[in-house]
Amino acid sequence: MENQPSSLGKGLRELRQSRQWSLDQAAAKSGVSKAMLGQIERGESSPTLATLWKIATGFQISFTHLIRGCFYQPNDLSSVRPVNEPKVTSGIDVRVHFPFDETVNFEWLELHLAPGAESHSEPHQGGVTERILVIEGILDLCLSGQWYQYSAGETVSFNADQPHGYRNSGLGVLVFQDVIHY
Amino acid sequence: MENQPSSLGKGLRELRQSRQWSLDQAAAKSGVSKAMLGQIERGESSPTLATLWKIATGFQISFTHLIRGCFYQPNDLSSVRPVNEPKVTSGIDVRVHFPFDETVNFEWLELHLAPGAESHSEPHQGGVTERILVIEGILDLCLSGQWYQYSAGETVSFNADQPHGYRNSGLGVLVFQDVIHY
DNA sequence: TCTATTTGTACACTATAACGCACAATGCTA
DNA sequence: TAGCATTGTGCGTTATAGTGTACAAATAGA
Repeated sequence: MENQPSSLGKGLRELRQSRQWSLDQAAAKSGVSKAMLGQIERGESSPTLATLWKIATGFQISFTHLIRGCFYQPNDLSSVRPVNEPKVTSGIDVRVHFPFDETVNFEWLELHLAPGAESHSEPHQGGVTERILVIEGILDLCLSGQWYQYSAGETVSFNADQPHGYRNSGLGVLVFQDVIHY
Repeated sequence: MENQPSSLGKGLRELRQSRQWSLDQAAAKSGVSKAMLGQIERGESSPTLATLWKIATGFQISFTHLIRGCFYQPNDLSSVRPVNEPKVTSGIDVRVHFPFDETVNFEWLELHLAPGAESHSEPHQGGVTERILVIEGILDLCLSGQWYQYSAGETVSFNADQPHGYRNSGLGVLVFQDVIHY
């Protein structure tokens, strides 16, 4: 039971907990026994493809994201790329569509901020740029202390080697795509 | 042994044959027995994640694409400017969120395909890669003559220096984000 | 043609996934 | 506090993944 993506168990547990599901509830939703789900989360067993499929459909997430364990907190991104992750408050969900890739030097994230949620990031290292497309809601973007506002369908790019932050001051959820180039 | 991606076995056999590897050779490369590889190809067994990982590393392909039966060779990346844009037919709307930028070597497009719309692209020059996030609808993606299907929320990356095309065979509009790196 | 080698499949055996169930620990309520 | 429900883990059992091996069929070479 070695040589497999190490993110599965950890990511699955975090996903389940983010939903506030017990193992029992997750078992009911996925059709996989809670004992097996527990084994997977603890890395004690390597699930078959059929079992993985059940889990992905039960949690209603894409198969790819299940394997990548993408539903994890931004403070877990430090193993993938440079330091200085956004300070996270509750109400923020980060999905990694494409993790950092040395061949292209960028990663592609999707962020969901609940109303009132706010996240600030220390400056990235020099030369890092972000390109954002707002999908839904109103994005308040803070660059070096100055706030700007963007609506769904609007884009913005900025140098990320400055203090920056995101905030959802609207009434609904804020969703945006964020391609970060290093 | 149901409820799993049906493309695995077929795709694995085709990949192996495209390499002109016997089961024996594939077994030696991957560390998975030839009997098991045969079972997988014939759909008689649902491999564990560890076994899938062995296969992916032995064949030197992306894990995700092993599952999807979507195979491409990571060719040499050479930095060449974009030349060929997709051949556009009616029913297709291309929005450029971020045009090509030499500092990051990619562009970010958003494509809308009406039901029935189809678009084919000549191979880009060597080394061009595309990363796609399906926002809405069902994306049929054609790579070197083989069609694959992706739902909203799913992602796919592929080498664009091969003939490729997009099609919306669904009933509603298809929307996807396309980051093309040169 | 014949012989040797290779190939993919079937089968018996071993290892482990996946399950149901029991239970200790925890949390909640009266 | 006691009693009950929930939760996650461990364990024994069942099912199946994964293996090594034999073998028929196919292929390669003389």
